[in-house]
Amino acid sequence: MVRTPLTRERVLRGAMAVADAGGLTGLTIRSLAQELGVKPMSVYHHVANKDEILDGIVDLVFDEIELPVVGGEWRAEMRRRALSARAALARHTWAIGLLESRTSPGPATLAHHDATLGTLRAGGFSVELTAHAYALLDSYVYGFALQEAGLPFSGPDDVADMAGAIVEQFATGQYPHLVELAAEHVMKPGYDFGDEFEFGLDLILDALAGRLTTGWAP
Amino acid sequence: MVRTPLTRERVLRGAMAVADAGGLTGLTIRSLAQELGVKPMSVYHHVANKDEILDGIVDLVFDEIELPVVGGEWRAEMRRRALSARAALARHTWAIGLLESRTSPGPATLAHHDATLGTLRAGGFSVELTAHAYALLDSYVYGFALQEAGLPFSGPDDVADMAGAIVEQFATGQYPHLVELAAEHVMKPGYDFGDEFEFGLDLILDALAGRLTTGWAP
DNA sequence: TAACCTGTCGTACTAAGTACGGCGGGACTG
DNA sequence: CAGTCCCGCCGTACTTAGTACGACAGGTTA
Repeated sequence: MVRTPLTRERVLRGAMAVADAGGLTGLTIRSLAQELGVKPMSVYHHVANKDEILDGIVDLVFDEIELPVVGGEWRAEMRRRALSARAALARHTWAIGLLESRTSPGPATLAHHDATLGTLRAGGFSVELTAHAYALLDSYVYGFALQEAGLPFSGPDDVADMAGAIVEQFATGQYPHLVELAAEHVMKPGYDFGDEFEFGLDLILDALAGRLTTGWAP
Repeated sequence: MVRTPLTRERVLRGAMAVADAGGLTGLTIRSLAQELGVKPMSVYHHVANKDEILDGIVDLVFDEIELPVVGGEWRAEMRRRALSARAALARHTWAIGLLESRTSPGPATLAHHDATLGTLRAGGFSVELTAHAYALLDSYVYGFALQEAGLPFSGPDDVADMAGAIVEQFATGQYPHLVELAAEHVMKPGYDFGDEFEFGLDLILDALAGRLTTGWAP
């Protein structure tokens, strides 16, 4: 087997692949080394430690998110960015938990933030409203991804099963509203939690547009 | 020393205290045992394993969130709940990362969800709109807490320092909009990222009220 | 050819989760 | 009141994971 020489790039790509396959707990130096066809200590010639790997793969995830076009129509750009971000975080759910603990953003992360801010500014948002809008949009995207990742199911089929279990388990009336939601909404054929995303996103974008045109001031 | 007998309750409270003090990585069976004045293996007579501890302390966090009053004015109740939830997650930032991986909700978590759903339903929301509103509100709260936890600073003072560092480091123009935001907004005296929370929250609540009164339909 | 550098690896130490079995003191029985 | 028993605590030790340290090989340069 011809062995491509190890590089920082290959280490990070490999780490991402291992995390995608086995989650964060499945990502160990040893499992990563195996993935790369190498012995554990070889990895350390390309990254300082595991933390650097974690920082690196978070940045790889940001690299997968479509950059908004500064100067484009802000609403469409923000919508596209949000959908892309949610998709990336859904592909790499392990990244969500890392967002909390990683405090040194990589170049892709910084570029992403910069393009987003720039798009809002070019769209007519004041500096202050830009800050508000950005915090709001990112909170929604991250939070939605977090909820999606935490759900004990992953597709429309599992959802119905889970909802059925809830209905049965709590039929006694301990959690009536939870049961109602499960029985009358979630178990309906075709329900997909992921569809909730666009409702909230459009609601937020509509409301931001309102704040923008009315020249909202603090 | 009179030693209160160990109980599951004391184990979980102790685990929460250790996590508050040293983060998730600081919470080990050994550190927990020391906190409790006990040897490591004693802990295992009250919980099956560490995962059960993690599930347990997440539920303790939910227990700290004020329950909305079913039948109360939905907007005020949702607002109070959101502020309370954000405060709880800010006190226990380690809980945010756990939300993603813990899939077995405890009683406090279930009660919390049920009361929230009930408040919306009693406030006139259809089952479907309730689902949308709930996903939206929770996403925002969790996401905001996630962002807050990920910030490399924790108070208004640190923020200005950090913003100053950004301005200096990227003065070359690589990330112009990031620099602009830092220089013209974040570094202003009195800025506190936490204040962004209420802007987004009220925007969302306003927009939900609009969807409610116009009898929004899918 | 000899010195050297770069990337790989073997070994081993430390920290952490936890299985297994011992043990002591209070409770319960006769 | 004594014997029995069980519950909760602990000592020991095995496993997995991060990573420090130094050896070694193969190509490169002087």
